[in-house]
Amino acid sequence: MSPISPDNCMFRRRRKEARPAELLDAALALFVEKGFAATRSEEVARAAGVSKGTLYLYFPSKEELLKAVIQHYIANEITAGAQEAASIEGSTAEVMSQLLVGWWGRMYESPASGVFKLVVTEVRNFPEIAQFYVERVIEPGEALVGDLLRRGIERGEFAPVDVDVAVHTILMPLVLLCIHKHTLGACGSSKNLDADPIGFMRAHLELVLKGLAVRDVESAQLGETNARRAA
Amino acid sequence: MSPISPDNCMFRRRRKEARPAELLDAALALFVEKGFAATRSEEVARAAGVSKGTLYLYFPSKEELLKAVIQHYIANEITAGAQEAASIEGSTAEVMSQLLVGWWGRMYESPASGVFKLVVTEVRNFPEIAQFYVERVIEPGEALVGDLLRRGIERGEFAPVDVDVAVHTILMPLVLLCIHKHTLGACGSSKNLDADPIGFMRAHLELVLKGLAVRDVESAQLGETNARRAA
Amino acid sequence: MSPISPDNCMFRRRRKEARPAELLDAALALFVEKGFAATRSEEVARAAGVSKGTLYLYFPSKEELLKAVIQHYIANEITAGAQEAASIEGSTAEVMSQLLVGWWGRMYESPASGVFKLVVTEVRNFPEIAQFYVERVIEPGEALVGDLLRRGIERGEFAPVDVDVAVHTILMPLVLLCIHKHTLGACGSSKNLDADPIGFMRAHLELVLKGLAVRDVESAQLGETNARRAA
Amino acid sequence: MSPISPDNCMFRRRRKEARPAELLDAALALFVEKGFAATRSEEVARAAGVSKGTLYLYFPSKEELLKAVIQHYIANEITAGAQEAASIEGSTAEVMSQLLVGWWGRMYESPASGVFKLVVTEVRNFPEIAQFYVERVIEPGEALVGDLLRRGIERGEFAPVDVDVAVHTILMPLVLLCIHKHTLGACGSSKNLDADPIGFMRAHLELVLKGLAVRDVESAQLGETNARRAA
DNA sequence: TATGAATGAGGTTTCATTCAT
DNA sequence: TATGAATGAAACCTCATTCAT
Repeated sequence: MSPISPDNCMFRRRRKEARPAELLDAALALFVEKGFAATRSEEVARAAGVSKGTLYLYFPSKEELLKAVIQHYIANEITAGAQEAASIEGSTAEVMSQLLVGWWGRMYESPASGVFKLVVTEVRNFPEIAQFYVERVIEPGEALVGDLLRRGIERGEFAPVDVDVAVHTILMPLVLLCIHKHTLGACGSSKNLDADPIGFMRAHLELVLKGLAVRDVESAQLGETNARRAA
Repeated sequence: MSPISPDNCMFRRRRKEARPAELLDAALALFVEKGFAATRSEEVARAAGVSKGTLYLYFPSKEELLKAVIQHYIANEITAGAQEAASIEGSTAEVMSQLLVGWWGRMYESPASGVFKLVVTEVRNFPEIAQFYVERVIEPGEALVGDLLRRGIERGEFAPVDVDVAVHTILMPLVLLCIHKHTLGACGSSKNLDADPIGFMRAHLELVLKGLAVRDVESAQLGETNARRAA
Repeated sequence: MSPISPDNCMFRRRRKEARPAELLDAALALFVEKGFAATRSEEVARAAGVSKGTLYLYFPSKEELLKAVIQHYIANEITAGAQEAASIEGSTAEVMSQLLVGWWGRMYESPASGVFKLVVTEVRNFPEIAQFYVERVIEPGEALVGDLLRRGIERGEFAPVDVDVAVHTILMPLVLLCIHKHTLGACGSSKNLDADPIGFMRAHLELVLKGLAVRDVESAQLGETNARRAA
Repeated sequence: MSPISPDNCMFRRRRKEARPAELLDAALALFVEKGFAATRSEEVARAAGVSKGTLYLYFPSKEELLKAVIQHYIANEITAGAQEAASIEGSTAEVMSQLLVGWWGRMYESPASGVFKLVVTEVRNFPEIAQFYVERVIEPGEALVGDLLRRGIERGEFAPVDVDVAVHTILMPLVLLCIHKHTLGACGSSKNLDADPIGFMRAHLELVLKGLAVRDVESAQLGETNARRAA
């Protein structure tokens, strides 16, 4: 009835290309908010501005939509940023701080942070998620921080601690912060955590780095010893 | 006139009294494994060795069963142990270590540890859970560790760090360890975390306590300064 | 544990014999109030002061209980009174009035009046009820009033109307009055009907009898004619 | 671009628009036949030629379906016809006769007559029904007949009877006739009532109107007296 | 007899998915 | 492509009935 102008065509094509992303955005938000099982697929469609049937033109089932959501946000928002962060200059402690506060802070603020809750919630019902999450998030994340720690120890900047333990001491609070944001934090139980998450990250890292720091005079000797051990 | 022997009476009564606990055990296991929505109420009943209808003699709805599960395990297994742990002797670091490694370690091993996953998974759908969890777990837990930290700082054992941050740096990995056990840990992705959780707790605490420790000579002065500040 | 005194024995025996009647009372009240399907058999038992199981010692099923209720009240309260009323003296109009206002009025006030609603409600689900109701209520009731009408017509007291129609014109409002009492009348919609049902019965009969009455002078002739016709 | 022909569109739309009425028809028939509680919602759907789920696209619950049935048939079949009947010419007795025999007779023949049984059966479980029934059926019905009676009395056509009583004497048999049709009448107990309901209505009205008629000579005087009283 | 814990068939309602338009 | 009406499997919950005590 309305004459199809080129503009409309382009608009429609652009919409059409944007559809999957809009559906993924809607799905992430709803799956994180209500859980996968409690979210009706029609809700996802409506939130993305399309009808029930259209959802199934892009994703063959609700389950596949869930997997696509997790893979999409892990690939695009969560791990993608880490690479760029790997080329930071400065002392190991400074690099660590910039890496985590910068990269993780951006992720915390984005809806992608909900993926951590989503994985916790759904991984036992869809174990394929586990593999992807481990390969794409856990292993690279631990490698990134672990390598930095090992570098610091080699250079005598850090004491020769158990790297695996330190990696977890550093990262677990950051992961739980993301989970908290989408669970208790979304229930009105406002703690200082929600008020200043970046401040918490910085202070948390500072505390752990202090535990990692070598003591005054020992520094020089330790550096050598550590480097020798590592070899 | 009535041939009811005491044994029979007791048998029946004992079953009736044991039922709620049996149902709660079954429900905890299944809700943690599959999530609340994906667990059929008949599954819970069968796992407890009774029929569908019997479940509803003890709990008025699946939703009330969920709340009862969370309240039961928080009241009985999670917070209950903390009191006994509060009377440990020794240096603040030793008390902290015994408290967390002992109490939390036992809880980690018990099925009750699944409650942490359950709260993460369901709190947004049942916000009443949030209040109970905050009142019974978060606030007492943070108070317990926070008081110990303040005591250590006052006595000059610890450096004058931000107590709120330190509390989270200490506890969050322990909480996430419990969540991990029932998510990725239950999907066959066996990492060293699952292999020796108590070992991890000990090493994690050691690392953080090192960050908290005052340096050699400063010790005496700092102790005084901290005590003065606290006053 | 308590020594069984003769009194207790008698008390118990008396209770035992009263049980069926108590159960029928409770069942009538609840079936009329909520309908057969919507009344739980446990409710009936509790209202009669016994437990669920005991009900089944006296009635083999809920359905048999319904039939017993209808048969019991029809036999005892509804049709029983009609016989005694059949020996009233006076003009046919006076007999009719005493019969209906007296007998029906007592029935209206008793819980047995609920049976009319019960029959309306349940007869299509349990067609055996129909047979009993027709045999024990409709046919005797119509015969009673019909015979009176025929007697009045023979004697020249009433005009030679269609007896079947007049029977219904007389009785139907009385039946519907009983039904009304247990339907709209029990919903707070208080009309003058509920306020003075006996008054309504009396006025209603008066109106119909006026329609039946022969006009002044015609009276004598008509009496003869009618008697001849009837023969 | 879209090959949707108007016919197809219309077919779909026509089905969708017809569905509620088809479901209401089916629901009325089944609720009247078996009672609300004893009718499974799937039976209603099947009787309307759709599946269980489709019923819930049009009515949010079985209870709402019941209310919709009652409101629909009261609004459309029962009270609607009364207006047209209100413009009949002739003596008050003739108007009354045409009104009731015509309008009520049509209603008696239609399935809508089942609503009277339905209201009796369900009003105590769903008291909202009472209000609607009183407002839409009882009050207008009584007003209609009551006004006619008052007109007849004023004009000296009728004796100055108690109008409320006469209204009930006239209407109650008609209501009970409808109820009878769907209760005993549907159980094979065929009485002359079912054989010729219109004939019964006519004869019943004739009898009551005879009771209302003023006697020969009194007529003129009474007319004046009544008119004066009414003023 | 009397009890009430236990059962499981059966009913209501939801929702992922399909398909005619 | 896009829609949304329709489906029916599956989940929650109820309650008549049984039976061990």
